[in-house]
Amino acid sequence: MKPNYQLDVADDCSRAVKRACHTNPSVSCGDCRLGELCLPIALDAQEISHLDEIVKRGRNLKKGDYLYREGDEFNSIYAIRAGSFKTFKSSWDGVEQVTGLYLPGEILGMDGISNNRHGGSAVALETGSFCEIPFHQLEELSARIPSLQGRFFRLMGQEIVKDQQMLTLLSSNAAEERVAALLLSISSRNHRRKLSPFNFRLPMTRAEIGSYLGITLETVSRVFSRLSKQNIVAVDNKEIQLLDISALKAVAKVKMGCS
Amino acid sequence: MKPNYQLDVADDCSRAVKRACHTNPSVSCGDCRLGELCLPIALDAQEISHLDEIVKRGRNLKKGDYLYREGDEFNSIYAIRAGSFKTFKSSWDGVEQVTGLYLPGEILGMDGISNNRHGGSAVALETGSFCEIPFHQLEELSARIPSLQGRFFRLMGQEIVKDQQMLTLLSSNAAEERVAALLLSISSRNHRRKLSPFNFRLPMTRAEIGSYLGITLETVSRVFSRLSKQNIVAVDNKEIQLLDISALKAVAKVKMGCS
DNA sequence: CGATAAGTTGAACTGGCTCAAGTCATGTGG
DNA sequence: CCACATGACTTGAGCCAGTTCAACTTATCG
Repeated sequence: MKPNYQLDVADDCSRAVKRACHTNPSVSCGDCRLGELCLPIALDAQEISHLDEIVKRGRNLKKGDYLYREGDEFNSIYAIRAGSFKTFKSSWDGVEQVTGLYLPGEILGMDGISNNRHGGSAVALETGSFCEIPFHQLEELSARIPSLQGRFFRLMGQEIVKDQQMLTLLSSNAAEERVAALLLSISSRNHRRKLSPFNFRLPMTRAEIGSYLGITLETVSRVFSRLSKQNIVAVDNKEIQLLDISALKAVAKVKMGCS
Repeated sequence: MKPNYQLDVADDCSRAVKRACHTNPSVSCGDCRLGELCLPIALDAQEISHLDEIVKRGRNLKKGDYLYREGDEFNSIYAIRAGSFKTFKSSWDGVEQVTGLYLPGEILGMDGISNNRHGGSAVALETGSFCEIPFHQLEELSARIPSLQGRFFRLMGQEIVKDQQMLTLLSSNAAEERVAALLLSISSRNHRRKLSPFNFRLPMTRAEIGSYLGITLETVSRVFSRLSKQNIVAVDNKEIQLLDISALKAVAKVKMGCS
């Protein structure tokens, strides 16, 4: 019924030959398998060891735990080690609006940089762990290590293009496009992590997906049903199988790129 | 009929006592009235003079001219001096999707940082001018001037929160909310520039506004008509008057903040 | 095992879209 | 400088994708 969720992380680790398992809380940036997705890209060994010194490694969280809350003072950004997280804002009437989905290797919390206050909340969607990177120390280090500065500029730039892709996705209506684009996005992000791009578990509920994509949970459900009926995907609750990627890309009109 | 458009810039300049008019092409960052909105905030006199050295000042553009095109190599970011600009992407089928509206003092082009390639195009919506800031030189300078690095991190962070606000706006449907939020956003940005927050000229056509807000141009027009009928705004083509800000905020459900 | 949350499916409703016809503004060439 | 052409805007009417409300089934977890 849910064959590869438990495997997800374990599988990941068993294949790690040179690099240590990123779920081992004591692994340093230089050894972490996620290093190639995360901050350290483009740093040399010595630079990484400087980075290592400021990173607070391997705190664990369970489903529903907050990384930070809307309005909290901004101190750190967070690199996801394992599990998945959503970011959201609570609007005036208390309705929660999902603004992002983050997977291992991705970086969270940059919404606090401009005002020293987080613009939204971040919570774990399942058991997971993360590294905390104190921003002020990162700033100081960046001033001394140009390649780190450059890397972080590029990381923030990535967040900007990601948000803008999402913007165009939400503007050009069509529920099916949005759902298809989300599936393709998760698929390619899994691929980057050396996991199957064809089978994965959705970390969000239908309601969360709907909130993220600007449609109702019922519509999400109906779209899944329709895509199943066309044999484009197989849906077993949160377990997803992509059966016909190119058909799915056609539905998505290839938005939300493959990055 | 259009009393304050021509005044817009002139008025701006006539009030400038200590700071020189930003429409004067030779004005340096230290003297520019827009400095307090633009990059130089938080820099001291000497730091500003370093910045001045790398800024290519005061090029002019007329309506429809491109600042850069989607796919162009990324070299610089651009600070708007006068006029207004839109950013957009052309989707697979050639339909143009507006992703941003930029006014004087604001900074454009950060969508290119992550891939060294612009993710969208930017064109002038009216006659205007800008400063070009070569990014590589800015990076080098940032490594030497911590307050400039910090300033630029914060600027990028601002772009992120702005995009995310837009995201939540587009998810929570309701055409009236979107239009109201846009009007309030322009209003507060004008206020920051010491222009009237109550009277302004919309720089975009109905079609562009619609594309930006994810609704059709007809719907934009109808919303304007409805808001006029309720005496919340007065609309004379592109000339807008906000008659009842608090009513407008109620319609917008106060999204897209006042920043 | 039972309670509560998550997901599916149906039916009626509706906000915004599409298509269409018209007015108004802008600017270009005679 | 006017006339006309083109693009921008408005308004109406019908339609449809997605919403809402509701009833039901299926998972999850103490």
